[in-house]
This record gives sequence, structure tokens and C-alpha cells, in this order.
Amino acid sequence: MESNNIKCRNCVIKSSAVSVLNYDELGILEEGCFQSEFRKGELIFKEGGPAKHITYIREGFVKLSKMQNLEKEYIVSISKKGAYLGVQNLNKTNNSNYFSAYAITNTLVCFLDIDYFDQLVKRNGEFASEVISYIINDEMNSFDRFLNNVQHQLPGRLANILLYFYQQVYKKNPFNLNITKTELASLIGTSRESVTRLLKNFQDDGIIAADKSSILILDESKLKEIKLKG
Amino acid sequence: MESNNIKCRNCVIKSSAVSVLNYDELGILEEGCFQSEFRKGELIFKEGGPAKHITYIREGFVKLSKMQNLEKEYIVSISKKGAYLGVQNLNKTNNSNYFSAYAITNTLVCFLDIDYFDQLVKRNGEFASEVISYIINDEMNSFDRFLNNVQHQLPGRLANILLYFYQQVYKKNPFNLNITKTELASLIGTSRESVTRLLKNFQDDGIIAADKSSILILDESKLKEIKLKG
DNA sequence: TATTATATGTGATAAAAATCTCATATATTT
DNA sequence: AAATATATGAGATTTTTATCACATATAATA
Repeated sequence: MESNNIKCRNCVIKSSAVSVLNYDELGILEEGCFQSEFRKGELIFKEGGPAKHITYIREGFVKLSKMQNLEKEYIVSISKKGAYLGVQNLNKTNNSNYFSAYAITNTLVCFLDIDYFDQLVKRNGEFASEVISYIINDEMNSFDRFLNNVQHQLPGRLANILLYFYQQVYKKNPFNLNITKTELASLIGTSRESVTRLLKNFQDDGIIAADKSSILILDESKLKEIKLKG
Repeated sequence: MESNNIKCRNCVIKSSAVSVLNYDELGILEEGCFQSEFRKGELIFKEGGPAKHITYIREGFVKLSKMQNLEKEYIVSISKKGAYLGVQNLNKTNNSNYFSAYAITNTLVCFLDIDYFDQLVKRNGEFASEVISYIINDEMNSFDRFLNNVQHQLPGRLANILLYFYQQVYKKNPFNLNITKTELASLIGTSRESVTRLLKNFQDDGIIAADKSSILILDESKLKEIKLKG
């Protein structure tokens, strides 16, 4: 446990929130911090499980999902390096995780003990302020995506999620989806078959090129147009 | 301005966040606080306008909306007494309001200067912690509603929004929608006509009774079933 | 490598929802 | 109260999307 636990004080991947902490405070964080690696596909934490940590993604991509019934999983979002997962747990009335997190690439995370984190919020106002900014920023991104989902038909929703992957998540072109078509369908609330068909349409229209789970955006402005109008 | 401005120190409608502030801190809040009344239909603040305040609803119901294009408005949510609107503005990179707010009943609000509010966050960790809890709670409610919207067909979405009004917003039965069918349609991402038809179906099935914009839920468990399965 | 499971593509069909059109009702303003 | 604007209801039709059935491809495992 201690051997593979990189010290927070020496950590070079500090988030903007953590960077306002002083030496003593980083010591507090360090006490309640445990680093861990996950391989592609592995469960990081589970919906309904004990809400004892905030999980900071140091490296890799993570899928957040919730179960609908016992059968159906739906994807909430894809998170990446720099994200704090489970900030919901800062609200003490939540004693269980709001969603599950799965590594969709090899991933490196720090589990931050929620009580130590909360202690820092209460002790350091600048830190609290940074945490608030982080939560708000994260929320606004989700909001935009959800609103678009509610307000548009399938082509618009698919265009939106592809732009989300390109602009917010993977930030390169082409990018690898890292999720199945079924999961992609779940993100925009449709069926796998409809995703297949629409992706094919986009390809036929020269808007994207798709190879296996890799997507190359060819006509970004057209995609943006579809996102808004479709 | 000063005459109708009730002092924060004497305010009996303090939110749970503000209730952790001491006498001096309430004085700070008071300095940056301005109370105002709005009549049904009036604009409280506008999307894109300067992000100088957090708006606390003391009394009444408020519609939050965003413009899609120049023509189309879509409704984000209905807020009520006790809500802080525009916490997004706490993130200093946001210099304009994320959405518009309209009074849908007669409404009483306090405008809290964002800089004073931010000062309190940084000064009082307990307050910061309460603010974080508030934001998270609010976010999770929206999240649930959005996820349901994405994952279900129209009957499920309509059932969900009706339950949302009953359980979260108006908390009585029957309740008045206070918004038009067009706006209700916008909340669940469909057309006005579809809302009309579905409400009629629900009535025919004895699940609700609707008179003008008043809704009476007759069969709550059936509605919950539709919310999940439909 | 053979075997099995999981993921993907594709057509046909059914179901759901959007759009269009027009009538009627309700609210707002003069 | 009359006139105008806005909101609602309802049928017919078109478009969109889900579902079903099955073939094929790819990945995981023995």
C-alpha cells in the first residue's frame, strides 16, 4: 500500500484545485490518498457502493454508468485525466455512489478520502472556491450535452456526442471511441441499430470516416450544423 | 432601494447555507444583498446578461430557460423557494448568465452580489461546504431528470416530468403547471401536439385528471410504472 | 487453433412521434 | 364588449425511430 503510493507533495499532476494547498494541507491530502491502477474494462467503483472517496483521474479514460433496471445499463459520460469522480459524495446525505466507474483504457487514479477532502474544503477557502468552480464547470458541460439530447432528434444527438468526444474528451482527430456501439447508443438514448445506420449516413455524406471504433471527423462545420438543426 | 431592503440579519427565511454564517458574515451578505419583487411573467435576469449576482428565491416559482436559435426557447427547469439561481456565476470564467429566469408566479427574490458571496465562501469553510452540498443536490436532481429524458420514450418522459412537478416542485395534488403546453413540451423535448395527445391518453386511462393548466394525479403508482418502463 | 461469446451490419416491418392543417378556446388589449 | 393575439385540441399524413430477424465480424477463451 505505501510502496506504490506516490506522495501528494511531490505529485506533478496536481489539479488546479489542489495547487492552492500549502505544504501542511498537501500533507493532509496525502494521508487520505491512495493511488491505484486499473486495466481496460475494470471496475473502479460501483453504483450503490460506499461513498468514501473522491476519485481523481491521473491518466486514462473512464466510463460512468448507471443501471436502469437490473438488465439495462446507461452511460452518463466519459471522463478523463483531471476529473474528480464522485464529488456527489461530498454531500454527506449521500452514503452511496451515484454511479459506477469503469476504466475504458488503462487508467491511473487517486482515491481521496472524503473526510480529509471535506476537512480541506472547510479549512481552506481558496480550495473550496476552486472545488466549487470545478463542480460548476463539470456541471455546465454535462448540462449542455443533456439539453442538446433532450431537444434534438437522433442526427443532432449523434453529431453532438461525436463533437463532445472530439472537443471535450479525446481532443484529437481521429479518435477511438473506446466504447461499443451499444454504449454509444445508450449515451444518446437510442438503439444500437439506429447508431449504425446514422453513422453510415454520416459516412455516405462524407462527414466522418469510421473504421472499427475509430472515428475521423472530415467535415466539422457540417457536423456542427447537424448538431444544431438536426 | 434601501427602504424595501429587508436586512439579512433579521431575515427569517435564511437558507441552510446562510444559517451557518455569524453576525459579522451576515453583515457582509447584507451589504451585497438587494431584494426585489417580480410579477407573473416578468424577466428576473437574462441569458447572456452580466453575471453579477446569485439570485435567491424567497417566494414563488421561476422558469429557467435558454434560447436555442433566435426563435426557439427551451425550458431547463422550474425552480422554487429556497433555490439559488446562477451559482454558475461563482466560476469567475463565466461573465454572463447561463440561462434566463422568468417569474411564473408572483415572486420575491434576493440578489446576492457575487463578489460578496465569493468572499464568504473563502472566509467560512462551513459555508463553502454548505454551498457545495447545495450545488451537488441541485445537480443530482437535474441529472436524474435529464437521464430519464434521454433514456425513455415520450410516455415515460411525460410521466417523469409530472412526477417531478408533484414531488419536487409544487408538492401538492392537484397542482398548477404555471407554464403552457408548448413549454411543457420543451421540457421533455417534444412537440406541443404530442403533449396534448399523451395527456389525453393519461386521462382516458384514469391516471390523471387535467383541467386547464391544473393537473390532478389519480394513479401515482401507474405513473411511476410508466416513468420507468415507458 | 478451435470454440464460444460478444459485437456489428443490414433489410423488412411495426410503432412512435413530428408535422401540417384547421377549429376552437382562452387570455389580453383596445 | 369587441378585437386581437395567444393557447389548445384534434384529425390526417409523413417522417423518424424501434424492433425483429438474421448474417457476419471480431474478440475472448479453452
